[in-house]
Amino acid sequence: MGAEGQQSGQWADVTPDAARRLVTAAVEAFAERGYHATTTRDIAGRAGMSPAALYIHYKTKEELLYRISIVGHRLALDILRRARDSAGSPADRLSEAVRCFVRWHAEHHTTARVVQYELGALAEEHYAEIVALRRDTDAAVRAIVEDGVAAGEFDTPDVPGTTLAVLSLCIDVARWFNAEGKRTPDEVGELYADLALRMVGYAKK
Amino acid sequence: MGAEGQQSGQWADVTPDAARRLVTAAVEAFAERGYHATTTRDIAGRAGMSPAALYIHYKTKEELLYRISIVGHRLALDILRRARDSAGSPADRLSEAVRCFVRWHAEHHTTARVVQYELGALAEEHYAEIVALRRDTDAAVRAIVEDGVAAGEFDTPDVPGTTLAVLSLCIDVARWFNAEGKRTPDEVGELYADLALRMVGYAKK
DNA sequence: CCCCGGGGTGAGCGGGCGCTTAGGAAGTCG
DNA sequence: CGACTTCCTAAGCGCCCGCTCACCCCGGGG
Repeated sequence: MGAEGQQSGQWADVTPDAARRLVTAAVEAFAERGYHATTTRDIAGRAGMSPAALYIHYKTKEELLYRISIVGHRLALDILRRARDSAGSPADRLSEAVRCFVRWHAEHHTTARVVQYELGALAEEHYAEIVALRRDTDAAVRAIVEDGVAAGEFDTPDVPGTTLAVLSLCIDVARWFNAEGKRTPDEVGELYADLALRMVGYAKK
Repeated sequence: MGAEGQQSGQWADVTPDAARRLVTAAVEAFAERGYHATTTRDIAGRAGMSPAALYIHYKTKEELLYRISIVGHRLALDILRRARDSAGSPADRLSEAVRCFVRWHAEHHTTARVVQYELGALAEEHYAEIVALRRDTDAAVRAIVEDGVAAGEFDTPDVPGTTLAVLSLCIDVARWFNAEGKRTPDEVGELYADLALRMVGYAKK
């Protein structure tokens, strides 16, 4: 059940091999049961190692969560920034941003679940670092919406509120998306891109 | 910081007094740290009692979560059903449903957080019961959207998908809403009611 | 007056937790 | 070959968890 294909692609640059196996095992376990309900013995077991092996590669269980969180947030931020800086009208860029962001949350919903819902378990200092990344995420989307309003393409009375809502909608995909369900990540991305345009009051031609 | 005013209103019919204090203490603790990170000693302490007192009123810590979950889900379902069955056009009813549902998630965001994000910690049988309630929740909103489409008031290509998205948007309010933030529950409800109408393609007159 | 039962406590049980430590197998280089 | 490094394990420490049990306090009925 664990195997999820391209899942491992995100962690390709984690070395050595044992450290990568541990981080992917941790993602699966945290996503399934939550950080606090996951034991270090469980993570090590999934990675095919003894409990003590975890501490050769990571100082604490929390460090594993932190690494996962950082990588995931940076990836998500990259996706949104790439869309923000792409060519095309604000509508094109918002549509692209939501489509890719949602597709990532659906495809990698195990990673995304950990990234979006286990923040509270981070140590104070690590949490602060993550919060900064999340502010950048918000800023990237807001920039697109503001562009659309300035260009007269969007009719958005409350830009910060609507930005928050669009992001919230996308993030929540990680909570409900089920790989065995009837919707593919591409389909959800397409649907959500359309919904986001509706939310910002984009008038179709 | 714990005091949240009308918070306790939801638990008014829990007796005796000690059982009510325990359930409200559990809501606060679960919302703050999550079910698994909360100890029975913490719950009892917040309620001003010894750890053993908890077990006079509840068989296990999980039973507390289950009670909270049931009460919260029934309340949420009532809110949506009342809106579904109210007088007015589908647009009025969807707007009312989202406004009230969101307001509840914002006002009682501690309860809502537990209700929406700690499901996974429930025992198998309790989980199944809750899932049934959640299906009813979805059905209530979908009924309104279908009415709007049938009446030609909404332009909604994907009714189940859009229903899911509207509910997902509302539920996620419990995750990000902060009582110290700058938006009141009423304001968020108003904004979200408008966004939901946009999502279903309601043409303003 | 005593007794009784429901709400409460202090002490503590068995167990699983995060993490550590002493040491061993396998490769590599002089 | 022996010394060193890298990666790993078996065993287990100290702690705190969910939960239990023997006992206590106190208001009300005979």
